[in-house]
Amino acid sequence: MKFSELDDNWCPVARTLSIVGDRWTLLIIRDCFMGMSKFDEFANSTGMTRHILAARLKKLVEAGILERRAYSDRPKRYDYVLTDKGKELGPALTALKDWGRRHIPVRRTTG
Amino acid sequence: MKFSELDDNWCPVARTLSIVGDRWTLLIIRDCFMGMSKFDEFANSTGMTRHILAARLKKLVEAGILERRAYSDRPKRYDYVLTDKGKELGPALTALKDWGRRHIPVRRTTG
DNA sequence: CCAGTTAAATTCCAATTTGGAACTTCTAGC
DNA sequence: GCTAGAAGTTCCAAATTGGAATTTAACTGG
Repeated sequence: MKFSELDDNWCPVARTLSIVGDRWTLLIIRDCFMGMSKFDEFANSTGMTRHILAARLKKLVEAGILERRAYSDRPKRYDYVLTDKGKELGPALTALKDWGRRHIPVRRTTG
Repeated sequence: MKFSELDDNWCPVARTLSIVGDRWTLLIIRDCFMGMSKFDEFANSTGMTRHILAARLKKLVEAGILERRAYSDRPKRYDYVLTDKGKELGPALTALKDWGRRHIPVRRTTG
């Protein structure tokens, strides 16, 4: 069975992961919570390739988690902001953050 | 940058995802919370291949989230149970579950 | 002893996804 | 015209995943 087929699974955890459970996706959402909204901000912050970033943003917009917003006509420029649905992922991110803080100490200072 | 290099990221969300952010991993942990512990139970419940399941279980044991336990000598049989560290992922799973219940209705009855 | 069964994996190979780097488009400013 | 900034897109190699069959070890019934 493919991971992508979990979207109508009986289990709500599985359904959630079918949308936000791809590599990097939750880190984009974390960045949004930290106030970022631009393509290059996400790319630099996470370290993921622009390639994959574009695909993830598209999926998140389709899922109604992010909204693609023109912040400039001429030159046409778009950024991404959390919808209400997206903001409700806050508790999940907080739980993941708390667990990481408690159970995975940093091994070296990244700077 | 590779996803696996997030293990010593400054961000605790990233560090957490470097361990439990692979496809299927959180569904194995969900199954553990539901009382499952056997290899075939996980395989049948999630629908993932045995191949990947074996790799995930190994990583979770190395991370100290699951404990591999001999539940029978002769025939040697092992199962997997949550450690205290693993049990503390409960709040994260609950948050993901709540979000899924609220925001992703099931489209058809899976049975 | 021998065939069949159960459970936990492992192996092989094809298909899909990811990673890295360069390229495109549009516009502004010099 | 030339350069720079921002949001992607394209190409290709490398890594991961998916599916099915095989392995190992012991136990069960004949």
